Amino acid sequence: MLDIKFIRDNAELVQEGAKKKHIDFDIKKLLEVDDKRKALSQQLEEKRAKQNQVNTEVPKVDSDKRTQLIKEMQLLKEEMQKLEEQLKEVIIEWQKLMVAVPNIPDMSVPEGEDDSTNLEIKSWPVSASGGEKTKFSFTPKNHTELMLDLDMADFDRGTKVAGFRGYFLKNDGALLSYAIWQHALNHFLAKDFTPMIVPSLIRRESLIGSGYLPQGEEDLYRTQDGEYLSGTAEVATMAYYMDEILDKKDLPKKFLSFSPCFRREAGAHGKDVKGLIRVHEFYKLEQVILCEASHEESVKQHEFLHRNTEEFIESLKIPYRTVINCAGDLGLGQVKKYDIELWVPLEKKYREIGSTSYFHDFQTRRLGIRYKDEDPSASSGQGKMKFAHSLNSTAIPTPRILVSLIENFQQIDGSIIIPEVLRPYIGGREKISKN
RNA sequence: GGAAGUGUGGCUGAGUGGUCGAAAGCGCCGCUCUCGAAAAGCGGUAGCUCCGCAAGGGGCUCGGAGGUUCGAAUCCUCCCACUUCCGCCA
Repeated sequence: MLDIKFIRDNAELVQEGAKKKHIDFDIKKLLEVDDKRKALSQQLEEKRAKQNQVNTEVPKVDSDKRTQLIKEMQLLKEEMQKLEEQLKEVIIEWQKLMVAVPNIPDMSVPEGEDDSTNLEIKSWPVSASGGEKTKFSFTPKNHTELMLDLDMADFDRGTKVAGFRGYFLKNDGALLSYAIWQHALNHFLAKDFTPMIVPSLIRRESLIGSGYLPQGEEDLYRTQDGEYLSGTAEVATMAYYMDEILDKKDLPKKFLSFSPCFRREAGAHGKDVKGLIRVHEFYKLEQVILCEASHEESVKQHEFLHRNTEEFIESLKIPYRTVINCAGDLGLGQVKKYDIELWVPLEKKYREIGSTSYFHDFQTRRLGIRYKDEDPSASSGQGKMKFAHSLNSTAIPTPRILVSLIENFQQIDGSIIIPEVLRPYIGGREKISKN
């Protein structure tokens, strides 16, 4: 959510931002509704002032006078009730529009409609012709085939038990996942993150707060009690401080949150139906930061978060590239987003495994996460309340990361070389093979 | 699932129809005292919002949403969360 005052003062900018994101939003409509809202509430406030004034007199005057005043107030009350009804309707419309106002993309975000125009800014490892990719002297297999051959996963029984897109990880498939989590914990916690295991079964409010609802209803599973299954630990982690006032000296707060994640993948029915790329249920370590309300700080933390993820992938030695997402590929609240994409040898292209975005105060305004800022110009020591800034970044999604790992490190005999950094967590073994 | 209770400012906690945006304490900020600190004393200290250049003034907020009333933190209804007891399950 943006500040209505900011929207009023920068209507054109907000409208252009929506256009750049290819989001259909009519700012004029919002301003009209806001004019109505302001006019009605002013009228109402005048009447309330009158009422309050009389209210203090009532107990002080004699009974004749009191009867007369009460009669007057009865009339005033009727007028107020009419105004209140009108105002209520306007506010409902106003709120509906307000939560739909997209945040403004950063200047550095390229134009474009969808992920096809995302802009590559880096590829790794570096070679003369750009990013170096994995080379094979044989025809590589896909991860599904490799995992089945090595008894690392079971998709048939996955769908039998769990339905479409269901899967089991077993043997080295399971162990490799644990190893990745362990390595990831060590990697990220070295940078002063607070480790968290957060709820996936969460209330609607939390999802509205992070900006996933109301517009993303069809992507989420909902229980018969009205809770939702979260698609990312970001939501619970962000909502952790909902309606709280933080101490400025504790900022930035950095969290590494783990949770199961659930996605309906509505509208993705034909896509990636085999294997572990697109599943309904997975696990993810997520980085979340709450920081001071300054653009510079957001940018700094954004680079920091993304670089963390890059370093993690580099430690696994999987070829990747980083892209800046174009405006059309940004979510409602995102100001700027980097995707990290890993090399998929069979498809001969990079595929996204995670992203890092910042939001300014879009999320924290909805969630009510504030801190008291010191005002250097005031000697009184009184600070202003500010909404914190928020950022988040995929640290590591499992099992999706297994796909790249297995396909890139497969050998001609169907075995898989285990990245060195993972070996301590998987019995010191160098490879996964049939025997 | 059943029963009872609780939800008030940064925190603890008083307040059961008008004088309550709210006692008191803690914390925090400023000042006095001190070489300095502690202690003590004095003063200040909620947020949001509207009008205004400002000074200042108005409105809203006591878990949330409704209702009763001229008037609600206080009474009523529903919801949410927490606590305790019972039951059930791990």
